[in-house]
This record gives sequence, C-alpha cells and structure tokens, in this order.
Amino acid sequence: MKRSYGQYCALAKALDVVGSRWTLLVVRELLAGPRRFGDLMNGLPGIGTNLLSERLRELQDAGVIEKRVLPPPAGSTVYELTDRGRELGNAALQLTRWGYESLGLPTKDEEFRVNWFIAIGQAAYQRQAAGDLSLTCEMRTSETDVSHFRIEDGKFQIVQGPARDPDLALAGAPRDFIDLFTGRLPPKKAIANGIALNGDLDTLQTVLEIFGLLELSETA
Amino acid sequence: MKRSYGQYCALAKALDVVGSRWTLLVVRELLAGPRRFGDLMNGLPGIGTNLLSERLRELQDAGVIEKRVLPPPAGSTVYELTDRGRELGNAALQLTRWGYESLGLPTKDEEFRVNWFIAIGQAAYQRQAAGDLSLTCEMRTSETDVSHFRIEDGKFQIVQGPARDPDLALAGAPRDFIDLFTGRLPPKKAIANGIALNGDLDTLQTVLEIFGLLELSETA
DNA sequence: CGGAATCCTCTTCGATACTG
DNA sequence: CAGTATCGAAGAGGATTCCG
Repeated sequence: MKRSYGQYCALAKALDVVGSRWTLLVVRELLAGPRRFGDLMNGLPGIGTNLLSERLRELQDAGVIEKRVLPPPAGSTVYELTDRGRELGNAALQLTRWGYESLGLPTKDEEFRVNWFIAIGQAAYQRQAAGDLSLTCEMRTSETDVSHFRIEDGKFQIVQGPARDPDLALAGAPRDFIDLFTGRLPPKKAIANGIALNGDLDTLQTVLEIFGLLELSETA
Repeated sequence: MKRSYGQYCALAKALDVVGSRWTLLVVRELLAGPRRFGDLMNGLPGIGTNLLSERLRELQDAGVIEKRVLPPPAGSTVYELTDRGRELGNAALQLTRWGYESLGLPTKDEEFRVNWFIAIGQAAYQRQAAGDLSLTCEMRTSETDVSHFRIEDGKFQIVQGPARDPDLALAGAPRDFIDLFTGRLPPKKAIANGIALNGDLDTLQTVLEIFGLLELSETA
C-alpha cells in the first residue's frame, strides 16, 4: 500500500516515513504541542480531511505520533508527537533554516500563522546572543491565531495557544510582525502603527535580538 | 505549473523545493560530487528517466544545482550542487540521522550503494572521537560501486568514485560491510570471511571508531 | 461538531519505448 | 549516453455525506 524507495539508506528510510506531501508539515504543527483534528486542519490550509486522516494514520503506524483522548471534562481526541517524533525537531529546524534563506516577503495569497512566524525566528535564533536568558513571548494576529515561545536553558520551544504569564505579548497583523522583526519599522513606530504591546520596550528589544534581524530579500 | 503549499512558512518553502518525491535523494547523490545523468540513474534505482530529468530541471530552476559541460577530453555533461544546494547538507544529515534509528538490517530486495552506507556512518559519526584526525577511506562492493570519504578539520566529506591515495581501502559484499561496522563480525574474522583490506588493522580500527559502532536493530 | 469515509477530477508517478 | 514522449496506475484536492 505505502510506497517505499526500497533502498538501504537512512535518508531514504526517513523519507519513506516523512517524505510524502504534507507529512512534515503535520509534524511541524505538532512540534508546538498536541492538537485536535480540527486544529490541524486550521494549521494546514488546503489539506483536505481525507488526506489529513490518512497522514495521521501513517504517522501513527510509523510511531511518530500518538492519538490520545484528553481526560474529562475536555474529552477531546488529540494527536501528539512521540519521543521519536520529537526527534524530528532538528531535521525540521535545519530545513526551516534553509527555507528561510529564500523566504522573501509574503505575497497576497499566502497563508500566515503565528507559529510559522515564530519558527522563522527559531531558525534565525542565535544561541550565543541569548546567554542564560529565560523568556516567554506571545504573539497573535487574531482570536484564533495565537502562539507563544519559551526560551529556557538555551532551548527554544514553540507552543500553540496563549501563554499563561508572558514577559511580552504582541498583537497585530501579519505584515506588522514582519515589518517589526525585519527592522523595516522601528519598535516605536510599529507600536504606533498597529502592533499592540503588553510588556516593556526593553523586553521587546531583547526579543528582536533573539530573533536576530530577519533578513528577507524582496527578490525571493 | 509547480505546486506550492502557499504558506508564508520557511519549512513549507523548503518543501516547495525539495519536498517532492526523489528530490532530496537527487541532492544526496550530488552531495558526493558532480554526476552525469547516467550516474544519477544508477544511484537512484527505480526513478525513471522522465522523472529524473524533471527533477533536475526543477532543481536548476530553484538554484540548487547547475548543469555543466566538462572541459575536453571528457566533454560530458554533469550536474552539481550550487553553494545554495550544498547548504542542504545539514538538513539531509539530520534526516539521515533520524532515519538511521529505524534503519535495521537490509532486506533481500533492498538496493545498496557504498555512498549510502558511508552516509549512515556520517550520521553516526562522533566529532569528538576524531580529534584533529585526517583520513581517507575507500569502500567498494563492485567495479561500479565505489566511493570514499575524507575527514579533515572535523568535516566528513563523501566522494563518489575511488580515492587517489587512501589510508584504507575496503572491498566486499554489502553484508560484509554491515557485519563489520556493526561489530557482528570482529575485524580479523571479517577479513578472513570476505572483506579485502588495503591498509593496516590499526587504521581499520580507527575507521570503525569514527563511525561509532553502528547499532541496527533486527526489529526495525 | 469533530472525525473520517466516499466520490470525482486532476496531477503526479513509474515503466517502457523512442529520438538526437 | 542523455534525455523526450507516451500511457496506465497511483496519489492529491475538493466537495459532500456519513457516523458519534
């Protein structure tokens, strides 16, 4: 049923599992925590219910994710990465880093999600700049599109949903975030122009440094 | 013409380029140096000429590879990675590392190439063990399947084809290599049983340590 | 409503045959 | 040797329906 390259090669074996369309993007979503089927649909615009459920089944068979029913009163079914699945984080990060180089600025018809944007930052993130910093930062573009990231012990963790007690919370339109984080708009101007900030400017400055100035060429 | 995820996401952008079937395996082959069309066919059993030429065109369009005509008397057309293409090395390595965990032992119908085997070693390679070692090692399973790797300044480079002046040269059947490098067969026994060695046992021991003992579970 | 199977169309893949 | 052309098979995308 499932197609294999039939090669005794570690890369080919990895691609046998995560090489088909949408699969690694499903993993990307789950790297930010457990999700329900509908959440995944939301984070994977264009996928179609049949394909998502097929991918989820394949990933379960491969031991990359697990299906779990949350305890009452939630009671909903969620999918989450296994340890094996979490090990894909490094591979995803390297690919993200590579893709970042030719990301460019968003076009009108491209979808945007805060957790993807944070992943761009994670790819650009310079460990040495952060030192032994601990920090939580939330970002949102709408009621439904909220994520945050946490830095602790030099690790950068993306989490879907709002943060409990963030050091910094930012809200704005996708383009506002991009302008702010690429330095196209200085912090004060960005705040005047559309970004809502909860926290102080110093913390924002720290976050901007953590991301490193995103360099997105127009020509990509 | 080409399909895109349409997401403003670095990972999705990367997958727009290298996410389709065979693409990353083409890159894998080229990471070991320039290749002709026929060489690539040989290193990608099962691909079909139409798909290979389509992939090569896509990768050129994406700036990942370049087509070049070798100077006389060779005069043959080769494909090689651009700098941008070489940057995929890290991403490929991480995926290889991940795939290695579930590689297992080869089945009867799986293809084998020496450069894939070396890539397994590269994924398992422990930098610290090597120190400031410099070393070249060639491996072959047949007249046509020969590759070598070079370690220098802590970098591990795979190269298709024979080495000029290797510190060690090994020849044998695929299974012989696996038995030797997983410790299933001690060096002396392996040499008695099918591996031909050119170089001394000490160097072989060093190479085995560089690879780290490959751990391939039967059950994968 | 969340989760998934079904149906239909379109694209991509794989294998072979064929050409410069 | 280096590809293009062709065609049946498999996979993807979208909408709709079904089940709990």
